[in-house]
Amino acid sequence: MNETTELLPTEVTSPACINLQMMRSSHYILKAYDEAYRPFGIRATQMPVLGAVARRQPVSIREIADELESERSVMSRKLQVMEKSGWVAEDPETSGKEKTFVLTNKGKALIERILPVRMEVQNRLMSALTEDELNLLLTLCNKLKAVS
Amino acid sequence: MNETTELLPTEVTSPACINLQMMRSSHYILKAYDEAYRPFGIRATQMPVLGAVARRQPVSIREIADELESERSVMSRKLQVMEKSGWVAEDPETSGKEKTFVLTNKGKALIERILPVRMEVQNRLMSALTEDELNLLLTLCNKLKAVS
DNA sequence: TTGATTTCTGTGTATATGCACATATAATAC
DNA sequence: GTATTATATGTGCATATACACAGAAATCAA
Repeated sequence: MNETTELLPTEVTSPACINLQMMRSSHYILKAYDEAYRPFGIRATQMPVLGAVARRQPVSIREIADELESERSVMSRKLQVMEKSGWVAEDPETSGKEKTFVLTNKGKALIERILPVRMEVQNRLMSALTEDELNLLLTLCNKLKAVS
Repeated sequence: MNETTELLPTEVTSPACINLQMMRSSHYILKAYDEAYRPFGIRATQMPVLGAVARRQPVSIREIADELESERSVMSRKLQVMEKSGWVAEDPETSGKEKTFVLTNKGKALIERILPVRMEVQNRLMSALTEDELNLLLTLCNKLKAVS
């Protein structure tokens, strides 16, 4: 152990850091969904967007970004990609400064086909936790968000 | 509420989904560190790498990737960026198929300057949780990782 | 109505992430 | 010792993420 190592508190340098652990868990969760979704050609990060469009169509980029708490320009480009994939489309009715999107038939079909797969992964993950643990985890996540 | 909406279970479409919540919390935590680190020119995702190099130098790309549980080629490119920033350097002693990195004086100086800032953020985040909650959160993260 | 401000979006740039493929080196089998 | 296999890295490509800047459209104030 050298001088610099001694300068570094355990939390910075070791896998024990709670922040690293949270990010790592999220990372693996995302990976689990990504693997399950691969045959469908959609990424795990795109599914919430597809759901948001399905529920709120026609919906603007801004609205989706706000609902999913993501950055606007990121959402703008994600929707471009998803439009290329044919799951969403620009609402022809759109006018003015807003650009709104709607779900396509292809997007709707994807949702119907992918839902069982999604539930499988969801159930597998949730089976690791009791009902109480689930609620607690949610609470702790929110507490951390509140001070971030 | 249209047909497609009815097809979508709450967990897919609403912010109540535990997976989404975890990723969101991680996202905000990362953002908190990123903002605090901005004056130093380093990103939050680079700090664990800097720490790993500091603790294990000289260390190969593979070793760092394994320790931080990240993808090898990603780590390869991160180290290229961090080398350009001058915080790490290729170990001149390296030979053979491995490429190893060491901490530079600039990297060491950065660690010393940034540690207090890191602790501030860390303390702020941790102040949201009790000791028990902290341990529990860690446990739950590991349980989720185990089934991912 | 006109000018200032706010709102919505696009784009440039840099980094991050993941996967597939290619290459080089080391280790192992025979 | 040579052929095979395993290991370490690089690179191409697509997407994701974040921030800064720019332009267009709507809103508001005077």
